[in-house]
Amino acid sequence: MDGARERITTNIRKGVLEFCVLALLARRDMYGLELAEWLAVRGLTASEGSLYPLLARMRQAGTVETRWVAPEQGHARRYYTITDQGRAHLRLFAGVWREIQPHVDELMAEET
Amino acid sequence: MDGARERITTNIRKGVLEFCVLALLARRDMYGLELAEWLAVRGLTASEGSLYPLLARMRQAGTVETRWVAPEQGHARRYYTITDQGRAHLRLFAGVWREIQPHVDELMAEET
DNA sequence: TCAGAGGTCTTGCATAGCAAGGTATCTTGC
DNA sequence: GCAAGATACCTTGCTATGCAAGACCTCTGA
Repeated sequence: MDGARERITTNIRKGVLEFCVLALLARRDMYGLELAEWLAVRGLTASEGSLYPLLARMRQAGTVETRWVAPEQGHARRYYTITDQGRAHLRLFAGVWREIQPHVDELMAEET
Repeated sequence: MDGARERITTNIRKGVLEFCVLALLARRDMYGLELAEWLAVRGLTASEGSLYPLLARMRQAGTVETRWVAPEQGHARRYYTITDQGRAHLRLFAGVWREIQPHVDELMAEET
């Protein structure tokens, strides 16, 4: 009974996290911790422990590319850019989401 | 590149399947294959291979109860009933969904 | 010099969907 | 009667992936 809410949240995130990252990168390039903060604020991820392995998988899959940027002050950052393949993947994702989400919403509508 | 759509679908389902089953049982009692068909038609599950283990887990967790029903004609069926605990779990689920879903929809809205 | 913040990444674990296959019973057609 | 197929239940083994915890490195400021 303890961590029921956490378990639920974790499982929902499992389905949407990669999509959210791609959608964010479609807006503009971002670096790791920047993504992590944006997502954490909205309850879409819990820690960097999920994000960095995901980003590594995406790089390997070719949906994102990266470059190192050393600012005048502060730490060097690895910036992520979405690729054409990433955009195609995002469209695929959006299609599936549009198929499933209405059914879930309909079932949930009966909940107070 | 091949099964990308399947992978996406699978991961989304992972988050919502249990919730959908609970919501269906909140409407009325159903038996295994009946649930499986309802869900498969709407793309919410792929086969009984996900449903039966899930139902067993739910029974063990106390969110559903079951009884055997032998109809005049045809096969004996195990009917599932949602419990008070299951209803509480469903409300929890609906709460998390309402937190996360708008953020995903917002990100997806920018997709054509 | 040393603490802390800002960065990146790894290890090990637990969860859960799925394909494939297994079993048993009921009905239908010959 | 008996074989075939539909109906119904469930299990095994694989794989993917979020997460907690922790490691490491650099920069800044007291």
